[in-house]
Amino acid sequence: MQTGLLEARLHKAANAGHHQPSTMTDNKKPVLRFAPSPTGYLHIGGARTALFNWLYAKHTGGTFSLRIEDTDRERSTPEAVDAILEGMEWMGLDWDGQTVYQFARAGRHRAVAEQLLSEGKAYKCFATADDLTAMREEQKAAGKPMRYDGRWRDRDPGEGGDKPYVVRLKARQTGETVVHDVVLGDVTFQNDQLDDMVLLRSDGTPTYMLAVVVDDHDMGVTHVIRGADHLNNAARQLQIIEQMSWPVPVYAHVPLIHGPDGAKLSKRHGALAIEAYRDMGYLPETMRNYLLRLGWSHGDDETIPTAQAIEWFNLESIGKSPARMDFKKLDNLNGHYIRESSDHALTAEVVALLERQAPPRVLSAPARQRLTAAMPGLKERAKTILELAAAAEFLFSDGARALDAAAEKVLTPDARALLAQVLPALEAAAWDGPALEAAVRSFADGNGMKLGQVAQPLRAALTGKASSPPLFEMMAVLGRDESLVRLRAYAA
RNA sequence: GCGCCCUUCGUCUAUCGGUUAGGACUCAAGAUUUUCAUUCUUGCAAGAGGGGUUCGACUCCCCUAGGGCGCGCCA
Repeated sequence: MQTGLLEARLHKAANAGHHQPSTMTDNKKPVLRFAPSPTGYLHIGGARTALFNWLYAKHTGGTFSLRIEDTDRERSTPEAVDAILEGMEWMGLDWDGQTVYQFARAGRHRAVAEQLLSEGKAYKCFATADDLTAMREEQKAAGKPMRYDGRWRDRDPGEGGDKPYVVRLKARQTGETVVHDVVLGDVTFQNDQLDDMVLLRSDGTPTYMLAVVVDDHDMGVTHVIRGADHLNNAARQLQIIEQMSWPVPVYAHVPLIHGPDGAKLSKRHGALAIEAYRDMGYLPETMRNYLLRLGWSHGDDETIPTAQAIEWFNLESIGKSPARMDFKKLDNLNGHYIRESSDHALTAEVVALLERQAPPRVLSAPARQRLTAAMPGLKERAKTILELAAAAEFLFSDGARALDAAAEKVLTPDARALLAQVLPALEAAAWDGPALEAAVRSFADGNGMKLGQVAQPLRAALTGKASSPPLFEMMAVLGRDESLVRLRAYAA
């Protein structure tokens, strides 16, 4: 069942002749991680990457940990860390062990860099930022590839004196580096295109490139599932791994998610942060299912609850091409999961959503009771929790309703007169759905009218809208007194 | 500019050389219905273009085009 590991074994065998370090041993449980940098919020792409890692860990019985890549001290913020943590929790993606903060491990990263330096596998580069900018501009102007030219690679570090320096990896300049990717297949990079990357900055802090490799190794990470934007980095990271003679993890680079227009997912689509989806009223279960299917498939199956996803998930079925967001499909799926949810769970969702709004809105106990009681009818009609809350508005307060445009159209003078005529029948009826319906039906029959002709005015007066959950159920939910107050308000 | 990746209905995808190219969403029509919705039925709609390989290509190879990613003392 652990086909991902089988892949790794195959790659290892196919690679026996190369100078590729050994792959992770395959008799261990897989170790997965999600490693976001806290420079922004958890966006939809990151959420999907986290989901895939989580699912694979659950599927294989492996472990899944969260590592915050906060080595960029300038841009990392505690707010972003919180947003990521909250996003993960909301998505229902729990992780094993303590959250790892990468910056706390800087000493270890530095030690690895020092080791590389002492073994002659890395060197000091005294070029200044200005030197490098000038270099790149020249390269660009000359139409040459923009890469560090290795100007300090073979120089005597003594020439730098006591000037600040960075430590760069002495990368192999000939041959090729092959990334064996479970999703994309073997991707070959010519080494002369990979420059000597910076390992340690001039202030002595480690770069991301060094830190990931060291942390993944120290954490025993066996499978690296991440966005395809890291594919190029994999080749560079492989070079560090190789110099350290560490085992190579199985790589799975997942294609990125694009916006509905095919371009990069941007804030303009209003849908970058995962919490935006929460606030738009999408359920976590919906997001897990939607994000899973966006780039991963299992035959013709579309509706895949998380438990099923855990059973089925594999790396091989991840698609190779970038996918676009489709909000219509998201809505459809959300409608499905709303209908599947219990009345109490949905009530809690609505309550939470309203309380998160600005200004927060707190529902009274009676309002909540009505909401739960009306939920069977309400949930059939909503695509999002936001819609559900709006449709339930008429339950939240007492008294005559203000009419919306459509309801106003329904309540013509004739309709109002009709209302006055039905009232006695209603007042005489037992106050439950079936009895009320029977009363109105016989009234309609007796007057040669269709049920709908009588029901619409009643609905408009009762809810203030021209459409609502089943009328008689709503009358039962509101109760006799409250219902009659609303109906009398428009009876003429 | 250089490197790498991607390309089946509008969108997400199935297909692992031989299918009337299937499913889902959207959209349209119909049925059910007290409104709206749900549900059900039916329909519209695809292999980027050009070369090969092969008895036979959506499927394998090459080229072109389009899109994306990367090229920091960011991650």
